[in-house]
Formats: sequence, C-alpha cells, structure tokens
Amino acid sequence: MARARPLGTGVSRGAVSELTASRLSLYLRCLSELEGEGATHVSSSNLARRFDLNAAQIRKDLAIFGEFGVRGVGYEVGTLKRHLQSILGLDQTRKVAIIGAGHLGQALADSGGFASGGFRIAALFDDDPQKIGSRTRGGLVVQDVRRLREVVAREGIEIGVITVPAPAAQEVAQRCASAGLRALLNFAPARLTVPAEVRVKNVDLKEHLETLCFYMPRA
Amino acid sequence: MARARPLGTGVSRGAVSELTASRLSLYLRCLSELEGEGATHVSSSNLARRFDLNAAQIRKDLAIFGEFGVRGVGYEVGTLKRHLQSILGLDQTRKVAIIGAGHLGQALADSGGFASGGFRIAALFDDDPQKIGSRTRGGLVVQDVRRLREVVAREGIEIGVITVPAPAAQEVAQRCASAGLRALLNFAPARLTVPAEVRVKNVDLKEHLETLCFYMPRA
DNA sequence: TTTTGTGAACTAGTTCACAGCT
DNA sequence: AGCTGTGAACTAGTTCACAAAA
Repeated sequence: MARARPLGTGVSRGAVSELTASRLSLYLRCLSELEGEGATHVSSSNLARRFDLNAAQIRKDLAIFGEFGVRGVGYEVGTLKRHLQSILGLDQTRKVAIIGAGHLGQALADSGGFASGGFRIAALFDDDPQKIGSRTRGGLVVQDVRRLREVVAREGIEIGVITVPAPAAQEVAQRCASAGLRALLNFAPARLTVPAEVRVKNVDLKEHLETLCFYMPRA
Repeated sequence: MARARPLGTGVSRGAVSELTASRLSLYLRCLSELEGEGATHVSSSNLARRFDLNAAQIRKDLAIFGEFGVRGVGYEVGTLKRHLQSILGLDQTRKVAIIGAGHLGQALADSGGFASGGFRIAALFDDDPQKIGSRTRGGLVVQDVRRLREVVAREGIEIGVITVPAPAAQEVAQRCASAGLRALLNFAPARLTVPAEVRVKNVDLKEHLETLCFYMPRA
C-alpha cells in the first residue's frame, strides 16, 4: 500500500515500542552478517529462523517504516541494511561520553565492540583527582567531570553512559541532562529521575544474574 | 486465601514470566535500601512510587508466591526481603565463572557490585596463552578455558558469564553447558544454541545504544 | 509459485476496582 | 479507616491466515 516513504520520515518514533526498536537493531546485525556471507536477498522466514522469532513479527516491524520487501522474492540485503541504519539513526557517527572511570567504565571505553559501528567513545570522565589526567589501557584520557558540559558542547557528544556507583548516579544523570545529553545508558543500580526529553535505559547486571538464579533448579 | 506456603515451594518457576522475575530483583534491592533507612513496613503503593510501577502489579507479583502482606498495614520490610531472597534463590552464595578475560571480562571480575550480594566470582577463563596465568588488577588469576569442566566441578560453580568475542561465543556456550553450568549470561553479540536445561540471558550493549539512538531527535 | 503486507484472532501483561481482613 | 489479594476489564504484543503482487 504505502509506497516506501522517505525513510523514517512521517513515522513518529515515540509510537514505536521499545521491543520493536531493539529488534530492529538485531535485524541490522544479522543483515551485516548476511552481507559478509555474500547473500543478496533474504526472506522474513529465513531471518526468523536465525533468531527465535516469528516471520510475521519481522514483516510487521519493518512495515512500520515502509515497504522494503518484494513479494515473492524477499528483502534485498544491502538496501534493507541501509534503510535500517537510517531508521535507527546510525547513518551518522554518534559520539558517546562515559561518566565513571572505574573498572566497567574503562572496559567499555577500551572495548572495540562498543566503540565500533556508528559509535565513537569521545570522552571519559570521573570526579576522582587521582584518576583525572590518567589514561586507560586503550589510551583514553580521564577528564574532570566538571568539564562535562564544555566537552559535550565542543565535541558534539549526544549519548552518556553512566558507570558511577549507585549513590552518585542521580547527580551525574542530572549533570548529563543539563550538559545537553539526550540519551543515557545507565549501569548504576538506581532509578534515575531526569527531564522528559532525556531518554534513559537501565542495564542492571545484578538484576540479570538474579533473574537467571531464579530459574535455576533448587538444591 | 492460600496461607503463606513454605516459601516458593509449590510454585513452578517456569510458569513465572521473566518480567515478573526481574521485578522481584528490583523489589529486593529496594527493600534492602528501605531496611538501611530503618523502615519497618512498606505498602505496595509506597513501593510503586519508587519505581514507575502500578501498586496492583507489585501485589500480584508477590501474591504468586504466598501472602506476605497484612491488610491495612502493608509488608514487613525485613520479612519480605528474606522471602524474596529465598524466592530468587539468593539465600545461598552462587558461584560465577567468567569466560573471556578481555576488558569487559576483567572489569566484571574486579567490580565489587557484580561480585557482592549472593554472588562470588569464583574463576576467570581465557584461551589466550598470553593471558593464562596472569592476574587481573583485582588479583584474580586467568585460567585455561580447557580446565573449565574441572574447575566448575571442583568449585561448585553454577553460572557462566560469557565475555568472549562473538565468533567464539557459540563454542564457549557449548563448553559451558557440557561443563555443567545451567545458567549463562551472554555479553557476546550472538544468539546461542544450547541444550534446553541451560538458561541463557543475552545482554547486548550495542543493541541498547542503538535503541537509544532510535528515539533520539533527528538532525 | 513464492513471499510480502496486513486485518483478524489470539495471548500475555497491566490496570482497575472492590471484597475481605486487620 | 487502610491496605492486601484478586477477578474482571483493558491494553499491548504476537501469531495466524490470506489477499495482493512479482
């Protein structure tokens, strides 16, 4: 029906569920793999087999943004990949700041997987004078968190990753928001209160472990 | 109606949704905080206010496992905390093995938050001869992944955390399963195929970043 | 024929609203 | 009066099933 709209335009992102959005990211990764394998086309049922998903689910997710498939044929791998990158906003490099130069913060700063594919770790911050000025093993300098606003503005950083201890997280989140960051990935085990225009995603490692534990057979 | 059952007994864990299980973990953390603040009782609506949740949701989650509250009064903080620990299987210390001594693996091994509260990082593995025998900054020795089965059996390790690169993840998962681990927390961007008795939880940091990106206002 | 795109049916998850205790 | 526990109502998410297109 709706002829392929100019990619993502006209679709209100707020109306798309987070479940759909995270599946889009999954599809994108899979398409990159398929491209690497030299595949030119892929069907929704082929994709579905690779994850544990229903084919109609995948078609529905994609159909939100336009008609990318060809009936009887499937999806063209390269084209769909570019469309997904555009839909996810990955056609430009996004700069990321990590706040909290503890073990996790430094590991994320140095880990290639995190820094590749559309993201660049542009800065690492801490409030500990002992750490400020030192470098991670990967060579990134730890900067004073009081300079967050300045660096965010100068470097055009858009995303903040919070890896400080829980008691400091709320204050840091507030600081990030007022520095102009509009998306926060929070690893601290604390619920953050931020202005409505800032999107927060919590990743609680302990919660994941405890959930696994729950399903484990009991002694 | 159902008088408080002997804690968790008689409730088939498989029938409880993962959403509920992860909320239980959230409630537990909140109760620990409340205990620290010296609170003796808490109502479902008080708890609901702390997260962004509905009070009936919380009552329903808890009611699956028994009647822990008192009408007109609420829940007793200490008692409910102990019940939740027992329900989640946290009344005994669970040992964890980390497979993959890269930046992330080492960071998780050393990070106190991950290792505390019912979990102990019992071993760290890698297959790189350069790394085997070396120590993390926290002092944990990197062991040869070929000794996984042996160490898992000897130490009574139950949970595996996979922090190897994506191409190695499937093989490592298989190895974990055959070593007797029944729960895997997978940080590699790859879907794992494992025997049905092994529970896998995927944590994909790139996926989280991309999802955040999707909701960000466009240039 | 094959596979998309999509309304309709279904399933899971959440919220409401109130009876039943304390 | 106040708050839990829970059936009933509602909402969101998934799967089915088929018409439409190549």
